[in-house]
Amino acid sequence: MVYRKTPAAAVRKEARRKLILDAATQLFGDCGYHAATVPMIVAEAHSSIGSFYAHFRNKEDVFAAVLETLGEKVSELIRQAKASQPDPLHGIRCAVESVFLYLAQNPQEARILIVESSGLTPRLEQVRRGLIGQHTGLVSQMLELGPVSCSQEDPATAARCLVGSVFESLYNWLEQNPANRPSAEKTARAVADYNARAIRC
Amino acid sequence: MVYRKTPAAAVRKEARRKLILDAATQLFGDCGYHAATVPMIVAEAHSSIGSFYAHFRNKEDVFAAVLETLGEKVSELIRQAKASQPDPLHGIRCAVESVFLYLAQNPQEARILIVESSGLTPRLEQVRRGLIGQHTGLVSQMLELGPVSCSQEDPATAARCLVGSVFESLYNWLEQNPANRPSAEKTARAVADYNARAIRC
Amino acid sequence: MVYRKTPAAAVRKEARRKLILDAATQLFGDCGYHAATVPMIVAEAHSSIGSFYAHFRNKEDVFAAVLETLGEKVSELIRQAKASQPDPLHGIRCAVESVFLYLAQNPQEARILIVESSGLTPRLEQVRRGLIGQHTGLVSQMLELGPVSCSQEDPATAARCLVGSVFESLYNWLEQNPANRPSAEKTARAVADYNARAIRC
Amino acid sequence: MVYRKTPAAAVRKEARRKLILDAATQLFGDCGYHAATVPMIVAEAHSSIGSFYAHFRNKEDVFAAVLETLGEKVSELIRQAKASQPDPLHGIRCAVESVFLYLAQNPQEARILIVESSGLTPRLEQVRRGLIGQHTGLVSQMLELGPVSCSQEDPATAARCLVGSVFESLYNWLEQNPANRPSAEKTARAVADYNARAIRC
DNA sequence: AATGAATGAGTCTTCATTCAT
DNA sequence: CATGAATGAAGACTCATTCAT
Repeated sequence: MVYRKTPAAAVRKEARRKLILDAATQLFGDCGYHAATVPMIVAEAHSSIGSFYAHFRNKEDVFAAVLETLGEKVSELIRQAKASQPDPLHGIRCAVESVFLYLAQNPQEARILIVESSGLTPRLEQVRRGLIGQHTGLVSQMLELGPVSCSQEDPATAARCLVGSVFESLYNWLEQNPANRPSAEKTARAVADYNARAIRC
Repeated sequence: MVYRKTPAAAVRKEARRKLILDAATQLFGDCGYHAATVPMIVAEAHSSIGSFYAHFRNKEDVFAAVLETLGEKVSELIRQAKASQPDPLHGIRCAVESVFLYLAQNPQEARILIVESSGLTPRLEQVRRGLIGQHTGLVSQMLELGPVSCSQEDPATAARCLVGSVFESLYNWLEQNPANRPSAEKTARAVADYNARAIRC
Repeated sequence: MVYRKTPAAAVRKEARRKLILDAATQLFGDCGYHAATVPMIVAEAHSSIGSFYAHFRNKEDVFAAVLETLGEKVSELIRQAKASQPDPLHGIRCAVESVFLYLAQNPQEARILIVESSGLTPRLEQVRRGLIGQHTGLVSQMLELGPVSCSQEDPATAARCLVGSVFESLYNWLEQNPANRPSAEKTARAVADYNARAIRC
Repeated sequence: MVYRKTPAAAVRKEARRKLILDAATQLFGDCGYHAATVPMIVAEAHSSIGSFYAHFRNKEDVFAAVLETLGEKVSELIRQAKASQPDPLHGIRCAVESVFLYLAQNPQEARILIVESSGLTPRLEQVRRGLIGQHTGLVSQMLELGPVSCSQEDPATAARCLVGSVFESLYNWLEQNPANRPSAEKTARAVADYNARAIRC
């Protein structure tokens, strides 16, 4: 007598997993990888340590999952920008601004992606590398597909510079006192301008 | 009843401090802040735990000292570039290349500055902020002093973008397999080109 | 999604806590606060370091718990003596003797209360103060409720003297060679006599 | 060629020893045995670690020396009281009051004698035992030499009770807020009264 | 499937003591 | 004889992970 897992159970399981993942995202963003403990995460998720280890192999594993989710969101933003703009130069501007604005509005996710994902275990370094690699890859594609005037000798390095400039300026923006920093939009535009000048012929 | 401290002893003490600092730099660069333990550092320095705590209040303290030393080295490189080139645009190119090349040749220091110094304690975050702030400040100065054609609407953001582009491309270069990555010089020049285009009007 | 905590688990948890508390009492009594280490205590309790810190915030915390338990036991003896004797003078004699005899039979607890609880951290000093204060308070009450012939000008100081005399004579008795010291009963009576003379009239 | 140590050198050496001893008394009184570190003591004494170990075998050794000095002071006060009063009952009252007042005015020494000297190493426990034994011995002598009306069945226990009552009431007095505690004289008299009633037939 | 009590390896840090200068 | 840099043993405490219920 083999019972098929009821779909309802699978849904519940997935829901619980998402609960933990969201709590982990929040805590990793607020406290960082080391300071966010498993008990803290499961308390935040109104779950239990046992559940945690039923859904994830270990702490490294959740962080990887969180990171991949974030990376995919950013990749999606870049893809949307690319699709919405026929002109690659505009596509890049649009990508820079939309990623900047999204992360500026989700500072915990920004911190995870920019600040907390470095200097961890080799496996997590690997995950981060893959992520950023995907982003730079997408940017590279836009650079290569651009008109002659935009084509770069070294699109990989250019894409890397672009990503670095977004991350560092975003990090700096997040660190500033919200009361008297420039608006996210203004800063996003300045960053987009900077990179547009760099990639225009 | 009161004896004068022998100068020789003070010299030896300072030498010992430097020994520990160097060992810490190496280990923080290789393993990161958390994985580098105090016993590992003192073993590497051929010193002892007691000595360690005679010279530094705690582990956070050595990391801060290491970080400040590195930050100062980089600041110095930027200042030299600035002084050696009458034209600010050339000064910036020169700064980008010399910092890139220096860190490319000292990968442990590079990792500490770029990868390992984020996401740590508030105090260390503060130290890092100060450091990078100094670098961007120096770059900002060059941008502001430049000819009209180079002047930026938002030099602070531009400087931040520049620093971010150097760090990210350097990080990427360091991660690549030494056997088949482009030469540091070539990549440094590409990064300098990218930023030169961005800041030239 | 929310499961009820099984009562059985709570019972086991409490039992484990008591195990650790008893082991701590024994070791603090034998070795003193500083010499009794956490590993020693958990070994004695057949438990683990992790369990220790699940039940108590830190070493200071167990000592406070031990101290409070002891203080309550002694308070209870005094209350019983008070309740069993209509005449306050007899109540005090009875209290002195029963406390003396109880502690003479539980030398580890006696050492903790008399010897080891002083000169520790501010918090523990506070706990001890509260404890002894409760004992002297109970004695004070008896003194104040006594017949005119017993009433003291300064019952608080009298109570303090009484407690001090019990502790010091008990400490001395415990230090003596068990082979040739007077019986606990005889000494307890002598101490009761001493204090009865002091508070009578 | 054997040189005799110059007397002047011996005097200087003794002076240095006393400097350290005084600093140790102060720090042990303020911080307790464990919290007062050797570096703290020598800093307070304007001396050096090396000197410390030239004069004392170890930390335990200084504490023993401090303790013996204090014990001797108290013994001397008791002897003086005894000598100044022909009537043993008056002698005891006088001893109680003068010891109480002396220690009330030297709270650091009081803390060392009453609070900090318990629960330490076996050797120091031994030293403390000897000290208090001397005090109770002197009191015992007075009790035994007293008129028939004062003679006790058990002078040793009576002496122990007396010493305990002085220490505990003193400890309590020291703990009280100086702003609104009774005067030392008043409390000393109350303690003397208490014990006088106890030893008068 | 969920729970959370139990585990203990691994870190940082303190401080008495030694000894070369 | 004074000095204080150097030593390292020893202890408190954290937290990821396991597993019995």
